[in-house]
Amino acid sequence: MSAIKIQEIVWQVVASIPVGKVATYGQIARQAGYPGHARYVGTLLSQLPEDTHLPWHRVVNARGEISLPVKSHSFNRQLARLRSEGIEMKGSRVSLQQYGWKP
DNA sequence: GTTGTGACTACCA
DNA sequence: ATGGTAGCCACAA
Repeated sequence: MSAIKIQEIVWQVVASIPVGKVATYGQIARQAGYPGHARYVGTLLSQLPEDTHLPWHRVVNARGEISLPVKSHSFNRQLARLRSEGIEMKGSRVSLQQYGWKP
């Protein structure tokens, strides 16, 4: 039996990303045990409340970019948080070296 | 049951 | 590098 839902596992994996590191949607899905569900990870993050404590800002797409409209409020907030955590950015893109995240 | 949507990804020109 | 396309799959109507 599996009372646990995908959504809860995804939340747990996102929460496990250490400060100063980032993970991709695909990595999150894979780590959660649901490869191929990258889109759903994005969907879940889009539905998080504003006051969540989940480090959703540490999730970027496979190119290392922030997957949000550049002009949006969320985009600016994610960029600011990544910088404040010491992530090196090239515009809206994360330097590829900070991908080494392992659970 | 079918259809449309999306904070994705890999592949190809 | 850049842009388009096809595959992907949970979810809501």
